[in-house]
Amino acid sequence: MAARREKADAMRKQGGEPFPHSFEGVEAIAEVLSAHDGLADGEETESKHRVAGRLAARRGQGGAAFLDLYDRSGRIQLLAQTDHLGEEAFEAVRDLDLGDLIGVDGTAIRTKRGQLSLKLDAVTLLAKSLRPPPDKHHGLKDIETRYRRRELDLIASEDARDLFVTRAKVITAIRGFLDRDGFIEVETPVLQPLYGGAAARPFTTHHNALDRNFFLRIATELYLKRLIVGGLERVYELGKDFRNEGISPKHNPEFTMLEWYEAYSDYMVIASRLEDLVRHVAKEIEYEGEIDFESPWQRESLRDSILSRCGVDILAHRDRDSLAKEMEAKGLEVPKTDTWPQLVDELLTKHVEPELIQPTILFDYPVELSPFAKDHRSEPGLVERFEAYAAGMEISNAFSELNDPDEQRRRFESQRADAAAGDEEAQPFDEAYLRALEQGMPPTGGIGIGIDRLVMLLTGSKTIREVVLFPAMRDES
RNA sequence: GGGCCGUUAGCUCAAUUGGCAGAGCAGGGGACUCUUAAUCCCAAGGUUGUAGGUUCGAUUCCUACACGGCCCA
Repeated sequence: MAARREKADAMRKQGGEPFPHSFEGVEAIAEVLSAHDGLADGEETESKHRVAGRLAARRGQGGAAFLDLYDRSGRIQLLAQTDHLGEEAFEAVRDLDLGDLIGVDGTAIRTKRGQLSLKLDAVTLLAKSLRPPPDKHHGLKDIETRYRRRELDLIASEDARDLFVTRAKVITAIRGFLDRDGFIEVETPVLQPLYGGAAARPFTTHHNALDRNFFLRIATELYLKRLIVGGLERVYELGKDFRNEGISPKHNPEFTMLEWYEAYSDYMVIASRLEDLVRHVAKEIEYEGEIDFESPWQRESLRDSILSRCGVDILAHRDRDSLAKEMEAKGLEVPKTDTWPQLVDELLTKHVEPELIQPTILFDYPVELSPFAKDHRSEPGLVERFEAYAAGMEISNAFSELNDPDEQRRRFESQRADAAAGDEEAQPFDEAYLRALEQGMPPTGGIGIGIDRLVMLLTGSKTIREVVLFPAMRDES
């Protein structure tokens, strides 16, 4: 590092600038490569190109040196010859360090060994790299460093760069799909006077001028449905939610969520659109993994999904003790939990979710688990809700939205009782939301999709930290 | 929260039973005008995560802590 600093200082003393302002007229390296695809070995052209990027490798230092330069699009070999460049410029090339950002002007040739290269006419240092790059062929393997210093990971790993490009394509494809279907993208408050729309503990923060606390949103659901009341009919929001909970391979405290709501539809319409959306996205990113998004997704009721795997009929045992007894009878471990929904969640999470590798929609949930879903049109005690799973992971949660304000009020009251009994994830009572429902909300279907998990699924990533650029970490020691 | 594993040079990794802490790459000096994990020669690079303990002697054994990973709750 000291040597690199000295080179930068020496350059300044000689009137040079190790950090110039710009370098205009750059071509993507991939374009240069494809423009000379057919060039024969040993053949030279008159074709001039200007490219810029980071220096990755260097070979030879006599009268000729080969350098590898890469940008976002690709990697190209540079040939520096003292005869052609002149002594001074060649010395400048010798002074470059791996990791330096440079701009070059060169002439396209193919070497005798068949490598398309730019024969250098001029080289400009665009930014001196004062710190050494990771190992040029082992890359950066330390997981902790890859997450804490993602820029190093991106410098060292084309796979890492590709993954985040894919993530961007996923998001672009989602927007394209929903926009074409007549949805409008909206932005609702991140700072909310009252949080809601999911079972989670919030972050709190303080607004000085108003002298009051705000919550960082845990979901966009309730505001988006107020827009449905307002007549926007088809809305979506793609943005960050925040949940003040543990960190795990599937959980980051801030994460990206897509929610959409459409008037005059229900959860089955939503299920079809979800399949179409994911199929569209997989196609756009040219997905070639193990998951089959093309065929119709498997569909099972929640009750059947548990019954077939555990032999326990949750609907035949609608209270905590009865279900616990039945689980025991089937030889299943019964956690020390207080409520029936927690036992159902245990069965689902432990015994069903890990089995759902190919995309599967589980539908018709107990009302106790779903304070914003509409009662089932034919099954008492159930609501019209589904969750979509793939690769053993929940990726989506949707319902026919509860639009009866009086029923919604009863659900909030029941949540209030749960909260009083110590449930920290119970929904707070939201009078502003009820007032909106009293204005009249059309029958509506809505959904939330975890974008980080969808990207995990589409890129075969095992942890959310692989698909979030800067995952949450403890302070370094 | 519990259990197990890891933490050694800028990066990737070694180090026998507790006995002088090593290599490759990167960086420094030198040779080399078709190399592509370039090659060759020379020199340098370390508070072994932190704090204690045991010992004549600790990267190695013990304890605590920090960070990370995996599993469990």
